[in-house]
Amino acid sequence: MATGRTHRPATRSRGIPEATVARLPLYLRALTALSERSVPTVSSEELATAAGVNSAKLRKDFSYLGSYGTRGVGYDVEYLVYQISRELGLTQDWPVVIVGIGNLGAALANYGGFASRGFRVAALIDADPAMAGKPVAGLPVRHTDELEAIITDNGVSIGVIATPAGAAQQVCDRLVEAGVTSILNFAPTVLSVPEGVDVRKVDLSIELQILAFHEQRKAGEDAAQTAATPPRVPRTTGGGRKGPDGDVPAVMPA
Amino acid sequence: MATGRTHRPATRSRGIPEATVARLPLYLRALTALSERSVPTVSSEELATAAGVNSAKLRKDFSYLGSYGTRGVGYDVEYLVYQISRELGLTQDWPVVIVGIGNLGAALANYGGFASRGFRVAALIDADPAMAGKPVAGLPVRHTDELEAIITDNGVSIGVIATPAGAAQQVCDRLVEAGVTSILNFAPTVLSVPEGVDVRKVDLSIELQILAFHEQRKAGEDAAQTAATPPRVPRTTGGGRKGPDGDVPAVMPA
DNA sequence: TCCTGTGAAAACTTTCACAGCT
DNA sequence: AGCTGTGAAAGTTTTCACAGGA
Repeated sequence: MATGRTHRPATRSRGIPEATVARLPLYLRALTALSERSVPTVSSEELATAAGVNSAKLRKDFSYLGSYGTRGVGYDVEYLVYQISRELGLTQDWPVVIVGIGNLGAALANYGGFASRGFRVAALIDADPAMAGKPVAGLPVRHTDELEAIITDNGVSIGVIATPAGAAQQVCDRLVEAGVTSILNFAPTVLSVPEGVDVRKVDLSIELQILAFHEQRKAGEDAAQTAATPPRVPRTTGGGRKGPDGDVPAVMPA
Repeated sequence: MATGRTHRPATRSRGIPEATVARLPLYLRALTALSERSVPTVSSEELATAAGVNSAKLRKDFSYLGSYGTRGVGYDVEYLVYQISRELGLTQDWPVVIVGIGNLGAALANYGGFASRGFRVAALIDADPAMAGKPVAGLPVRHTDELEAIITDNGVSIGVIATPAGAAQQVCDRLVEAGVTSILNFAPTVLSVPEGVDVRKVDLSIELQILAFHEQRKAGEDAAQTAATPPRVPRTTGGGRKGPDGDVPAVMPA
């Protein structure tokens, strides 16, 4: 899932598996909570439970980072927090811009989880001139015209796209052109980007569809109309998937 | 990533791999776009490009559903749309409730991608009495007190949690108790649920952290201070990860 | 005694490459 | 001639199970 057009041949930097990288933020969150409760050490079993994984996986994950635990005891919470933060690159400051300040963009701007993890919202950008200057989450919304200047002036390398689907590729192109090399895309579109640019995608409706798939199974556990034989239904059931889709995400720039 | 506490031993229903299920919505989106342009057939190569995967993977994925293509020609767009929709359970109507109507909840309520895919927002629920009755996305917000009644009356089996982290588990418990068996969780917390309930998690800051990891690598490609030797840094670098986290997502119920 | 770190096995996923249908 | 469907190979991720340090 998600690392842009560019296939990343075998970059798996310093050998940390992608699956492990994807779990580090989970561990970090659990550790931060322990740290706040001043818990000094934690076992792989406890931490795994708090993070929602199993302990063997957690230990294997940590083994890619180094030997940071103590046998018979567990892991030093503060030390691990530091190591994981460093590994993820969160010990430095990452200025980000959010483009598309609808409901979703505003939600992101207000999201407390960013600031506390090394991300700083450098600017909020929207195409609607009526939005310009309005404060959202304490920052004045800036107009799209200023996009390039904002990127350059702030040394932004990470951009968040929360525009409608139709605008996403164009915004993406401008971000990349201006120097952004990582993009988090909330618009329901496949973005194409040049080699070297990472894209991750969050799609609100995809997750629901996956749930629906499993939910359907639960329901049809007994009197299943979805029997073994693939129905091979009417070839002309067009009935579906038309209508006013447009696929606009939760943005209301007007 | 993410299917709740319950480990799903080998449920992999009718043998469709989880990785494939996760991509079906992607294909569906690309196919819907083609359908709207009245494109009658599409090759695995074309569709793969539109969906952002490679064609071998796509063909393999489709082979789990059945033989729905025609050699030498490709896939019938309408027919495939129907088959995938049916497989995902989108040919039926799924009433969902959204709990926590802050920015994020409102963004979700306004999200067009739901309605067009068989999901119907049955109700918006918030704990703030001041919100009650206010219309959001054309629906009046209802108070948490009514949660159980709403679930029961509408036969809701899918719930979306967009509350602050602190309220999430409690809301989750009430949803499950009332009969919800699938939960999409936007709160940055690990939810614990009984066997048989599916949880999927979307975490806004985790995706950014993964991007930061890769971004860091790009930067340190040459003059890397992150050399081969694991620094084994000062044991007491506590410096990090404290502060006012709270981990509240983008919700402003007040 | 307890709990980490890790080889080795098992499970899953992706990719290759080509037989076979239209 | 073109494109699907799929075995088999390659790669990745998870899980097991236990040696070995504190």
